[in-house]
Amino acid sequence: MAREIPKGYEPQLIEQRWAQHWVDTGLFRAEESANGPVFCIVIPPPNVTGYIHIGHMLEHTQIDVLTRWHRMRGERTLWLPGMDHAGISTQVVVERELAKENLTRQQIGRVEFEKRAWEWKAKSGGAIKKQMIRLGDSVDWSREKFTLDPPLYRAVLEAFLRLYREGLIYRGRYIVNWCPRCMTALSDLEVVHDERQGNLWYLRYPVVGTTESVIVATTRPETMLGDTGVAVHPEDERYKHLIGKKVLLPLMNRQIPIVADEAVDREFGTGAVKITPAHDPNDFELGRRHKLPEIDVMTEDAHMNVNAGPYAGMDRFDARKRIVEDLKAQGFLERVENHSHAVSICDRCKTVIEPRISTQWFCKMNSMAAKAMEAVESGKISIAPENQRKIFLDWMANIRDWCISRQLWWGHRIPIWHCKGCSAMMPALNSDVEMVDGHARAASPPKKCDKCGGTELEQDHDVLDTWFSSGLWPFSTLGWPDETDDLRTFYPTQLLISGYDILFFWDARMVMLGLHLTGRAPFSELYLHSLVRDEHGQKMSKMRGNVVDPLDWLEKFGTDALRFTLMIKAAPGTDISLGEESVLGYRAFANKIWNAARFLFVNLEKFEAGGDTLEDLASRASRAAAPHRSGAELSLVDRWMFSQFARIVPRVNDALREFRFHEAAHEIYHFFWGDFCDWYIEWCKPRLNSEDREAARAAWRNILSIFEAALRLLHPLMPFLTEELWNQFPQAPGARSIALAPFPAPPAAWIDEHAERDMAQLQEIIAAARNLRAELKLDPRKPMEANFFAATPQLRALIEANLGAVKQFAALSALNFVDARMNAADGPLRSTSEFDIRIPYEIVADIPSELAALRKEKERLEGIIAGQEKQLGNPAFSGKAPPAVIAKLQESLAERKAEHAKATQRISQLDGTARGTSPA
RNA sequence: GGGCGACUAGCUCAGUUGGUUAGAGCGCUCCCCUCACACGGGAGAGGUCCAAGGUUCAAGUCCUUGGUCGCCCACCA
Repeated sequence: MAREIPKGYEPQLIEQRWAQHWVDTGLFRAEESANGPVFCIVIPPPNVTGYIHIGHMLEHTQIDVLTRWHRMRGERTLWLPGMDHAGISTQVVVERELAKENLTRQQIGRVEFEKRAWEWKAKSGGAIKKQMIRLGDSVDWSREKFTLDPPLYRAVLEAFLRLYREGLIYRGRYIVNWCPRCMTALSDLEVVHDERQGNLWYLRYPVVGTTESVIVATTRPETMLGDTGVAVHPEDERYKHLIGKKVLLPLMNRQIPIVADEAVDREFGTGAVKITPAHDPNDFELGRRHKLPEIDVMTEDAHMNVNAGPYAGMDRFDARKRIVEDLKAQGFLERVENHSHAVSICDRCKTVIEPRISTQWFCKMNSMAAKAMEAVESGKISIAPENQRKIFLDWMANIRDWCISRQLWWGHRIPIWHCKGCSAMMPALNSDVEMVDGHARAASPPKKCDKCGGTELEQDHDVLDTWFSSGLWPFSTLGWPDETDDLRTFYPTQLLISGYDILFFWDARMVMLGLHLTGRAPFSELYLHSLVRDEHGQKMSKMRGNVVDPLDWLEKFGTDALRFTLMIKAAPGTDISLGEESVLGYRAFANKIWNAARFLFVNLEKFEAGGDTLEDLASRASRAAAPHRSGAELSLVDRWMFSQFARIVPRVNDALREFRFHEAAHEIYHFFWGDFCDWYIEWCKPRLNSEDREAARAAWRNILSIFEAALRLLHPLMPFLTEELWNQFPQAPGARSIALAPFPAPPAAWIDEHAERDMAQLQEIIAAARNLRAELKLDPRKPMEANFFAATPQLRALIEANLGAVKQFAALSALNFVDARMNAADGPLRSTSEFDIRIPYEIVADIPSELAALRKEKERLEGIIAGQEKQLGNPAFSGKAPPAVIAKLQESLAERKAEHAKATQRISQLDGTARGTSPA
């Protein structure tokens, strides 16, 4: 057969090809009608406006690793892809595009605007899909979804109508977070706080009918135009006598009452607060308690309105300056202090939020939150890492109603109609959707007003918060509210992986809406992944200029290398620092595997020339039988290799089960590079080319079988490389891809402690010999003899049985056994309680530096010995510590003492040399 | 104002339930271009685990306090 293994590993040549192949052959299509265990995970839908950034890559890689792992373990596996319409983000982007043509959305109107947004979606969404394919995401593209697709639109309407009928969705006039740039209400979560240096202005309000004044402190003097009261604490002696009186509001010359309220903090400012119910959430509550008027002094875009009298038309910040000047001029500004405080800003556009009274739609959260908490507390949903669970529960416990309406044009329009005659509200008759211009919308408006019978009805102009539709994602994507095959098979899903930054936005809402609407938790496990930072742990940002474009790095290092890097750094609970150097390191790992394969296949060709074929050697039958436990075929190193493999696979499984991706990656890395390449391949080389055809054949069978299995073990982490190499093996008829091959499950019987012990012993001896050679600065090309003392006959037999390998690895021409322990005074020697090894080579050693090193070593040993003797001598220790611990310590002490004795001996010998005595 | 996380080798980080001499990758030093791989092989150097107390026979690991940095939540004008 033709095997093409180019000399260098070039990911660019193979990755694109396989990525496309996987998509073209529909490899990851999940079967909805078969039986057996199911694994389903839904993608956190990327915003259509976005592009794939390195954080997505981490998220997708983690999901993909687990997805591929489950799939290989024989589960019916579905990773469901899709995208989010991302209401406000998309609207901002499209508006920005319009601005380039000097247009606003108001100028082109709602219909045209939506058209533009759809165009943008097509372009941007296509790019994201391409990128995901490039990452190797093993998603089922036949099930791709978008939050504005008709079936998902219908799910949104259904959810809204149910909650509306249940009274959980209501409309009301309250103070909300208002972004004057986006011109929409926002939920609490979409507001971020920025600590800023500002001022605290002390304003003097004269008390009517007295000569007294009340001083109030404020960070926002412009709102004083809308003041409708002043509040003090009822117990505050300073103000008790003024409660019920009125003050004259400066500039506006309006009389407003002084009220008493427990919410007032006597310690802050002057203990008296101005109340602006229309522009401050606290004041809003307070104002309603005391039935104070609500005077809105601003427009939607944060300019002063007619209620602001002479300041009407001014921008809010200009007005602030003017008002302060005017107050000062009129003697109402008492003083100004520096004051740092948190300013609310729009998460999306960073504009300062203006609290604003408006009519919005809200969703009651208490009952749903209680169910969500119960699900987490009872373990129906597990959350990892552990500390996120508490954060989740705390948030649920303090939840507030959710403002779900947005004054945007891009999204699911609220399915409520208002009667133009009597302004009664009527919901859509059902959740059906119809297509208009190719896009979905509510299809069943009420025909006439329930109240007045009027027929002039108009649909509510607002759309729903994007997160309302994302909150339905795990079931809306599977067909809900219909009982589809997909919903039956794949819902509830098994797992959700998301960034901890959207725990409240998305994960929490899915849990609540899922429990309420479907009666089941939408997923049973939730894993919150970390954030990716730059190589110095700094947050990536455009301003810092340290943003990594994953596609860039994909081209440079290969997808597999970047995936592996992300995984080996992905310890749960801590953010990841990512630099080019580390990616380079794991590209080297990919290259290493590539070259191991190259070695095998190139040499195999020579072997095949002798009549054997790869098909014979690696046929499924012989692989299933591997390792060949029929004595002769299994040498020590084979038993050791298979034993290592049998140990590592369960460790990888455990690690993946618990989201310890870094551990899984580490295990595989060290197995492949250390055990397999450095030891096993090297050890096998002579046998693979052995004259003994049968021995060679056995060696080939074993090495090919372990290599092929190791490729399958690595596949979830490095899908492209492993697919490429795996396909060089002859496959069973119908085998389509390594992605569908079984994940390795070596029997526990492969574990061979005896072989492990023997191998460790040999490795230690080889290391000792190499260490000696290096220290004596011997020419590595020149074979040397060594003298060897074995403390036990077993050890001697072990070495004799593996003499060839020991000589090969230690670059020795001969190993001469001696019958007595050797003397350290005769020169450098390596020894343990089990053996001594020496290279009898007379050299002019660097005596002073050897002496220095020895003395340092001696000192170190003395410290350890003293410590251990002390501990062993402590009756409390020998009385309470487990015997195994004591035995270990005693053993260690004995060895340490032996080392110390030898060091001492060598020192005195070298000392003699240094003083002029001939060493030989 | 609450809460969380981090502090371990020059850098970036691992370190499961407390138990021999604390690990990895990169970097560094020395040697080797040995016919799979110099994206390689071999041998090394390098750490009072932020500080101070405490619990324990035994602490990087558990407790307390403090320090530095970062993050989240919060309606103190």
